Order: sequence, then C-alpha cells, then structure tokens
Amino acid sequence: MLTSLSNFADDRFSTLKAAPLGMHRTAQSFSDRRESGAVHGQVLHFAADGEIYGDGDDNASFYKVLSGVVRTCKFRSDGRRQIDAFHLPGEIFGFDAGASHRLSAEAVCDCAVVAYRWRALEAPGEIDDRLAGQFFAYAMQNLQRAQEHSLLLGRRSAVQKVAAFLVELADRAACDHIIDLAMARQDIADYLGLTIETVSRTLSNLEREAVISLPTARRVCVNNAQALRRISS
Amino acid sequence: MLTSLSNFADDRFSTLKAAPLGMHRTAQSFSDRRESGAVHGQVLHFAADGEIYGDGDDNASFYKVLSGVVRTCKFRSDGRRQIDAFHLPGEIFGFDAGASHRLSAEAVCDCAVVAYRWRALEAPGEIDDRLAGQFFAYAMQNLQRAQEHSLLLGRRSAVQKVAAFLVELADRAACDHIIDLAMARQDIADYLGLTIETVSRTLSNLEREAVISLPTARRVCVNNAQALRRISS
DNA sequence: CGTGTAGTTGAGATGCGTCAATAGTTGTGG
DNA sequence: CCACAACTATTGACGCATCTCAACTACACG
Repeated sequence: MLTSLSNFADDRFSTLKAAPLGMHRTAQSFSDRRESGAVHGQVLHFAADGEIYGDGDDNASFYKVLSGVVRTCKFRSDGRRQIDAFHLPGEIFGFDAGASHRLSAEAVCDCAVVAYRWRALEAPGEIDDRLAGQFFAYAMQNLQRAQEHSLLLGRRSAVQKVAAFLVELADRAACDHIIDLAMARQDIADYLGLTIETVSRTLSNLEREAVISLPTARRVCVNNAQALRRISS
Repeated sequence: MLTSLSNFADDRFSTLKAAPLGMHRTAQSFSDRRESGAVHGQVLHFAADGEIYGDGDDNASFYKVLSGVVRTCKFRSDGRRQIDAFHLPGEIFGFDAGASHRLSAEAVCDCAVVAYRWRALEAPGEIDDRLAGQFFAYAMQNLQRAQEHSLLLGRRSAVQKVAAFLVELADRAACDHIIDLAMARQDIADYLGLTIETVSRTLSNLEREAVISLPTARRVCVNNAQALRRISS
C-alpha cells in the first residue's frame, strides 16, 4: 500500500532554491539534470573523513549523495563510535525531524553531496503539501533501512553479521559479485557492533571456506553468493 | 526544522471512514473524541500474545494503540524472535510502505487497537495531499525509534542495554520512577538481543547495587535514576 | 628506502549463552 | 482455603564466542 502516496515521490525540487550556506568547503551552484525536473541545491565536496555535519548541529539542510559514500554515526561517551548507516550515491541522508541533527555525518571517502536547505521550503504554504509526499518516501526508505539494521544487530553471530553486510552491499551496488569497499575495517566494525579484529578474522575465515576471496583488502569477490546468503540467514 | 511540515500533523482523520474488516475478532465501530476531529476506525481487541497481523500479510491497515502494549517483531529461520519495537497507548504501528507488512504485530498483554484501512484513503486524490503530512510525522517518529534501537543494540554490554531499556520506558511512561512492565522477560530479551537469563541476572545485579528495586517481577522501582542513566551511558 | 597507516594473526581474558536446577507466581479444582 | 499443575522468573556452573592486548605484515607515500 501507500503506493498512492508514492505518486508524490516524483521530483518536486524544481521549487527548491539553493540558499547560500556560508561554508568553508568547496561549493558550487548545481542543477541536477538527471532528475525529472531541475533540482537546485548546493554541491559540496568533502575529503575522506571530513565532517558534513555534527551531532547537535542546526538542522538546516538535508543531503543527497552524488558520489562517494557517507556514514551517519553517533559518538558515545566512552569514545566509541556507532555507525547508523552508509549512504551510497543517489541516497538521501541528514533527513531529521527536530531542530538539530541527532547524528553526525562524515565522508567515508572523497565524496560530493548536494545540500537542500529547509528554509527555502518554508515560505509558500502550498509547496509543503506537495513536497510532503516526497519527504514521506525518504522517511520510509530510511525507516526500512534502520529496521533492517536493528534486526542485523540483534543476537546474531559475527559471521552472520559480516555475511549480511556483504549481501546488503552486493544488493545495493551495481555488480553483485565484486564489492569494492569504500569503508575501512573500523567502519565495518562500528556498523556491525564488532571489533576490527573480529571483522578481519571473519573475512579471512570466509575466504578460507572459499565463500569469498579478497584480492586486496578493499575488494571482496563473492564466489558463492548462495552460501553467503545462507550464512547470513 | 520540519516544524512547518508538522503543521499537517493535526488530525485529518475526519476524512477517514471505517471499512468492514471481516475479522474473527471482537470489533465495534469507533469514534475517538479525544482527537481533534472525529476519528473513524475499527476498534479491535486482542488477548495477550494474540496476533494482530503477520509478517507478509497484506498491508491493508495501519493501527493505533488504545490500551495495552503491542510488539512488532520478526521470526528468524532458527525460530528465534527479534522484537523491533514496543508500542504504547497513543502510538502508531503497522505503518509500512509496500504491499505487505514486513514484521508481525502481537499483543503483549490484553489490548485494544484501532485499525485504519488504507483503501478508505485512496479514493479522492485531494485527501492524500492533506494526509501526507500526518503520515510523514508518523514515519519520522518510527524512524527515530528505529535509529535509537539500532544504537541500543550495537556494541553495548548487557547492563547498558537493560539500563537503557528501563530509561526508555521511564521516559515514555507517565510515572518516571515506577515502571510496570507489560512484557515478559523473554520479550525484553528479544528486544535487547540477550537471553532471559542474562536479563534476569542483570536486573538482579541492578537491584543488588540499589539502583532499582523489584517488588514483583513485573514492577521496577527506579531508586537512582541518575545512576541508571549513567550506566546506560 | 624509511615511515606511517591499515589490516592480519595470535594468545589469553571475559562476558554472555547454554544447560540445568530451583523458586516464585498464577490459575484451577477439590 | 489448600493442593496441584503449569508457567514464569531466578540462580548456578560451565563453555565458547568475541573482546582485548600485542606482535607482525602489507601497502602507500614521501
């Protein structure tokens, strides 16, 4: 259901105007022609590990990934980091309700994102009506991801988590049997609630069992997708 | 931000009509006067552990809890159960995109819920526009919960999980230092990704440290809220 | 070629799960 | 009101999966 509402998910961003962001990063005006309609936003570039916004920052914009990978995460009092999600090109992030962001967003690798200012949306009341459906679709997508992530973290073994992670990446990426990891082992560990050592060991074990192979540390070849899915159960 | 959109969250349900549900459960027509406007839905009663809908069921309705507590959960192939969320009175659940529900919903204890049929919303195009904002607010609330649950499950010790769970309940419930648990130990365990034994032991330890007391198995008195929050860190 | 960072591997410690026994609670029927 | 059964919760002993600490390797970059 909700398909009728999803009709609103066609692009309404022709009504969006880029607002100056006053940022210290390289920025340029932008009009994304790949969308159905002109999308006006502010393109920003970030180097690897650059902070896009911080936990508690003013919720002025939401973002879309153009290239690279973004992580949204939370830093705990003991210094540990938990990664909420990885965002691939085309995906929306920083889409929070409330006055401030509840997570931090950082560039996993060099990446480009578009920022859409909320303020530009608030002026004429009617626009909100039409945008609400679009926003609803974004919220539901993020909701589904968050729920699946919860299920991933609850009472599963290290192998199950790592296998599920690889399956998730394979499904989202273009090619389903060669996975180029944008993220470091520490990122994977913080996403799965494991340590880097366990992630590394688990990947080595999967390679030993010929389920995957690791030509380089950042490239995973899925040799037996069926087995991988079975393991992630 | 998004406050402008939240203006749509005032009740539009006067436009909603109750549709016959053809259910084997006790049902009666309903009009919730506590809402701003007449809300027409189908009231359903469920006994403890009764199934409200199952994973994969046709996504015909979403629901609001009137009384009692509802759990949304997933059953894994190994028979284990993971609880995605508990829903208290006033909260919305079963709010899925897609043609079918991706989780099961069950009554934790005897409870009453209202079912709102999607079909009743689809007829006149204009209504969708106005409801979209309301739905967006529901989606964002569920999203926030799901994200917090993910953070709860990732690399935290048993004590941290249990303490965080108690804090969450205390915050959501009316009284913040007496918590009446509607759910069994198994439910708590499945929500936190622990075993009943570990949950039980952890509660006992917290009582031993005088942070809480357990007059009965289902009642928790928070003696030291500050300590509890610190532990959940 | 040297240095620094990222990743792998090993050995030992430990927190939580598993299995098992006990205690408490609820409901039913005499 | 008590006796009994059935279920729920607590507690204990032990094993194992994962964490921790540490050494080593591989690779990138000046």
